Amino acid sequence: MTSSSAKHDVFQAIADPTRRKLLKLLSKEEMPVTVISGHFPMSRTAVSKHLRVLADAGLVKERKVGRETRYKLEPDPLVELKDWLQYFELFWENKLVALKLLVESDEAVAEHPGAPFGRDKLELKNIKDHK
Amino acid sequence: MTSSSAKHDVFQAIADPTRRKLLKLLSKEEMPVTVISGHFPMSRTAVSKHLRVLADAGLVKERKVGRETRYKLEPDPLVELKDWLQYFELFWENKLVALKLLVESDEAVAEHPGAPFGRDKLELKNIKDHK
DNA sequence: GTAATGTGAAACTAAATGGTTTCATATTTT
DNA sequence: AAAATATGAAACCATTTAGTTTCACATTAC
Repeated sequence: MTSSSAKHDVFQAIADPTRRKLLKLLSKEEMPVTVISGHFPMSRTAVSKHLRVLADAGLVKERKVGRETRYKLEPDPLVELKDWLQYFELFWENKLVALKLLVESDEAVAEHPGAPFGRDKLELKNIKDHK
Repeated sequence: MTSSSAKHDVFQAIADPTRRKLLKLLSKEEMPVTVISGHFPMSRTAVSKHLRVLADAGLVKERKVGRETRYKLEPDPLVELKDWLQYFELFWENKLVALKLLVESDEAVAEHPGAPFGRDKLELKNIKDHK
């Protein structure tokens, strides 16, 4: 029931740099197409098509206001990406754990916060410093 | 310097479902191409090309062993994805914060019970600001 | 009412993508 | 040495993608 059965999925939607820029832009505020396309070196129509792809993936919401259509970010579908990533977090954390085991005592490992995200480098540095 | 100057970037690499499946598969163990391609309904050559894209993005590492080339996951470049996502986490967390403010007191929120990601400090700061 | 504005749809194009089959090459195996 | 195996490179093809220009249609402004 995690939706995302549309014609475009999130992974595909964010594959394009222009679309990623669009998402950032629309995260700040709702904007009509003409204003949006002012931020890009391509035609308004091209931007419009990118917006359509994003809308298909559920990543933007459109609202008609008079003769203009305003778009804004809808971040929810990014959860799918997050979940996907989470699986791999496991792996790069295991690498870290292995490294820690090489460098530190059990104590250090016991301190492993179990926090899936966060800055790995910092975490590692913390451990080292902790010695 | 943080890599990702190759011909294929991470976002593009993970856009394809086959490649995502490849990453999962290669996360478990190192495998030679023929074995890998046994898991997919396409030709060995096609799989090989997907592997090339992944390698370009730095997401798999290849190692020659005798006449075979073994591939395995290299999760590091996914950090770029994680960082990109993190920006948007902010937004869906703010939505949560707004909801919390409707339902809960500041004290309760300070416990940040089910914070989706690790960015608790920011979240708390936002809440404080809102107070 | 007429002109101007904001937008999407359509038709088109060039390039990228995902796949195929065939071929060459290096390494084992016998 | 010859046969078998593992693989990548090349050439090719169909489809998708990212962009264009042109057109039609609402809505607002004059």
